[in-house]
Amino acid sequence: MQEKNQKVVTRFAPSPTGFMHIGGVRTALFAYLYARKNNGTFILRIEDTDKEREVPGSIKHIQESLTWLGIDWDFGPDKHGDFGSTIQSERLPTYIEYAHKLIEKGLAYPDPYTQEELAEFRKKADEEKRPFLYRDYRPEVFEKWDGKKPLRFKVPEIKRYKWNDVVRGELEAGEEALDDFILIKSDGYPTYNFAHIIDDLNMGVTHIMRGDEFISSTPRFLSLYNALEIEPPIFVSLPPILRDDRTKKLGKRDGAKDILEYREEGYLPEAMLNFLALIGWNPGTEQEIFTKDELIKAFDINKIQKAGGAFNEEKLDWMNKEHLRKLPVETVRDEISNRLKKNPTIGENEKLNDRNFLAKISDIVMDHISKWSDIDIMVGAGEIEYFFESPQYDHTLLYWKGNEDKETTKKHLEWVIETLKSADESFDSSDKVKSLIFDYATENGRGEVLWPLRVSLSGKEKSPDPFTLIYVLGRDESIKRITDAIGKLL
RNA sequence: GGCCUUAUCGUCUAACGGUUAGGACGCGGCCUUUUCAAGGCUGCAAUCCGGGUUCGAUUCCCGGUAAGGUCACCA
Repeated sequence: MQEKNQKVVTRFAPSPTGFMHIGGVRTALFAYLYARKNNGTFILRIEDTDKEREVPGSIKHIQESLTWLGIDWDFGPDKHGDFGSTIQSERLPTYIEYAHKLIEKGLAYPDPYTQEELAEFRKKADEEKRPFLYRDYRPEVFEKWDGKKPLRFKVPEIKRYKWNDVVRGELEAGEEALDDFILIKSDGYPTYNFAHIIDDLNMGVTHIMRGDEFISSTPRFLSLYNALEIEPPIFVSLPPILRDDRTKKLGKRDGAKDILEYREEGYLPEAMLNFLALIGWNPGTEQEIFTKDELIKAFDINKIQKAGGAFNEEKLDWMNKEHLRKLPVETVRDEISNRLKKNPTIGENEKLNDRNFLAKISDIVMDHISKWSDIDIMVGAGEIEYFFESPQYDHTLLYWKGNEDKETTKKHLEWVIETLKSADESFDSSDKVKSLIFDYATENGRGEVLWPLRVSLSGKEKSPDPFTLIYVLGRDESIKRITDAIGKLL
């Protein structure tokens, strides 16, 4: 097995076939955490050997996604190593070189069949309800490879393979899993099966972290490691992230979102990392909220889960809220201010340029959101507008419990106005007015006094308490609104 | 169909033969200066089924069942 003192090298090796989603990020995260935990190296390798499926811009997108999340790499598309490029399409000569080594050993040969012929073989196997094995059709005599035909690996030995997986323990698989798979495609590009083994060798990868869908093909990899006389790295098979209903693996076809959409929605990268780390892994303690550095410190591959876990957005929201609360106040104010300024309904309001005002409402807003985009939802629901403009509402809302007692309601509101008027200008920084009003409310019925007062200020059935509203609106605006409310009672 | 893997509250998970099966999200209730939010307290809720091994199984073994993966010139 591996040398004890060998430096840990892990890699994340996506194919540039589109955006990154939750599953890919989680795989990247585990490989990253393990490398950082061990002061090792983390490589971002681009497996772009399928030119048909490649989506332009994917590489940039992947880098942008990882960067947003704070997952930094030591070697990647923008930084070559001693081993050369981390982009597979730029490493073609290496694969060909290894292919020739195998040919020399008599362990690789060109595939003489056409796609149609292979399809026939497969169809036949399917009809006979048995798995298709190419090696049953392996040619007796190998032609010389011209680089035009696909090059296949000749499995040297059909046997059961046993191996160890850090997560799954002892694994083994039968002869059915072994076959003469393709090493180099007819377009000259290597397959994943071949390329990743060569790259991992050349890049010194010590631990392969990847989804458990590769477990079934591990015997094939093992036979190739054998043929090339390579010591296999350590396998760490990660459990799948399931769809919310747990019916299947979360995939792009099942609505798995582009990770950058979470950025647009206003989730914090650290919350995403925290949340994803806890699907398929646990720290062994009851701590749930982690910063990135705390995750690195706590990460332990021996605590990776075997079973798949569902992605639950409600818990993500909760977790994001927890992280939101740890943000410095200035950051929060800036973000809230930016969001509000972009909002079509109140974005133009000049109060948004008032730092003092923003400071006041940001505390309120923070108590109501779990992610930044919730601010827009609050505005849409009319939960913020009344801080900016006098509210429109029906006078019946002013009565506590629908009790249409105009005289009493009016009396209470007038009392509050008088109290506010008697307060000095800097009243909103003291608790004096608050306690006066509160004492009055205690004597005269809290609901009877506080409900109409609050409605007169916000015009809403639900809103922050009247003292907070007075604090934000200021004395004069409050008096004006309460006066308006009294007007409505007539 | 062959091969492989997995299985604890609705969800994320802890417990690596002995616990009243723990925590968290969500949900319900109560409290806190009316309503909402936040906060505090609290409640409901799980070992897939059947056999073994054992004084004792969530835990070990076997068999079912269910789910997932894989059998590509995709990764």
